[in-house]
Amino acid sequence: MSPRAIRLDVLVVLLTIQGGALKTLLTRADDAHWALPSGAPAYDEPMRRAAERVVSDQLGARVDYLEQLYTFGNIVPPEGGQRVVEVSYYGLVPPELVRIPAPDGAKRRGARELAWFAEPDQPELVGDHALVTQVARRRLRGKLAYSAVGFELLPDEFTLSELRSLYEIILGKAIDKRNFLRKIRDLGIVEPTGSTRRNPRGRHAELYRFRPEVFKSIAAKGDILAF
Amino acid sequence: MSPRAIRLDVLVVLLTIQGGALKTLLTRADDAHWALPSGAPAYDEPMRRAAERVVSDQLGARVDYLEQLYTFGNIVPPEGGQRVVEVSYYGLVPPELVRIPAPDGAKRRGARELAWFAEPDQPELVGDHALVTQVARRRLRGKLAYSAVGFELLPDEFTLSELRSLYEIILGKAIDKRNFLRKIRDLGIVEPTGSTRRNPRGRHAELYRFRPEVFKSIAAKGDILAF
DNA sequence: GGAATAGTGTCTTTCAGACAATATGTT
DNA sequence: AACATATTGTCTGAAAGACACTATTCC
Repeated sequence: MSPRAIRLDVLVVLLTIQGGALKTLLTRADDAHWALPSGAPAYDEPMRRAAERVVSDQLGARVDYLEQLYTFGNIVPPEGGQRVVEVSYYGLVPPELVRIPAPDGAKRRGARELAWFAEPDQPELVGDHALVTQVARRRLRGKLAYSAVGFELLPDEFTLSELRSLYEIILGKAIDKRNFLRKIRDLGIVEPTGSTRRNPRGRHAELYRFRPEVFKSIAAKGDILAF
Repeated sequence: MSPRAIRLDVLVVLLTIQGGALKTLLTRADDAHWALPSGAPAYDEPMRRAAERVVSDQLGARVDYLEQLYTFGNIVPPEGGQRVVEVSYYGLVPPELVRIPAPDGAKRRGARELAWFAEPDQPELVGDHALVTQVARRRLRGKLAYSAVGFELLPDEFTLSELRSLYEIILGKAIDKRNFLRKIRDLGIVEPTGSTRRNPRGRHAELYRFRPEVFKSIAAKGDILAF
């Protein structure tokens, strides 16, 4: 291969909420390192589709929310190495897809070990992957205030406690219950489904669903979900 | 060249304020089309540096603000074409650098015709470049509320009318003078230089300069420059 | 004096923040 | 009854929005 050849690679940072923490999906690279799921786009395959394929190969499921994050164009050392262009995407998956290993294990190509890691427990990552996960978490935090990304991390039906907990986890601070509910209700972006979630200990919680139309109609007004 | 070869290209969307409009720098591609300034990174050259080089080749000056925008990975038709990975950047230039052609014309490589275009006057662009300029304008509008990008489009010393006009142009709506000034002053992010700008007709205006330190100390608080 | 641009203050409404008690379900 | 979780309302301070007149300079 000529020294000027370029390798194109797609990286995916999958994020989910699990056990009260925001976690990232990693695959084992070697004894000491883990890595973000990645893959090379097939000939003629759009990069976004390659990212979707990486996700479904690993999780055995499709991801609803997937967005391009940043492109890194490092030259592999030593000098004279190949240039690797890494186009990173980040995706959000609701808790029901978090089962690891993937349900249909046979689908996974390159069957390496897979696990979800919270930030403080994260092992050492190869290359610049640690940086990429930082950028993804920052981006999610930033979008929380002016977009509906938060709802992508919840199942279709959720309780308002779950919603608030999600904001607390991602923003890393406590939010007053009453002020949070007032704002969500005043905005009208959720509606009750009528059913409740049984609670093993304590009062049952009303279930709600997100109303994308309402959100869209008011989304232009800046940080409507700022807490 | 093998059909699987990848071509890497860096695109730059340069934006400036001129004549009461937000304008984009374009170069003539052929009789009917214009294009964004672009270039291929040299062997071993980081992509960002390639973007800076594209700017200085065209403008004969360095740009202070340059940020990666989005990466497009289209396959050139017809089928079987080469994949072109276009990494786009957007840059903001203050009005004193807007002179076209560049002061030292000799520096420009590939001496094609250059011009600044406001959105409504924009000619037809090659490939997906029209989309890229849209994304850049949207990004700028989005960042206006929570970052100091606005000041990158002004000279070091500016009047508060110029600052307000800039926000009005980019946001596309009128802003009340008094409310605008109250907010800017209360934030303390500008300081008077002591001198004034002579006005050919009408009262002279006080000149101000931006205070980055003050901005940084309050920047975490969300949309502090929302109007 | 007229025309052009710069600069200034108040009132009202809306939104954010602080704060605690009651209701419903399980064991 | 004890415990756990869900749900609800008020007060206060800060910021946003609406609104009109005076000041300076040039001709």
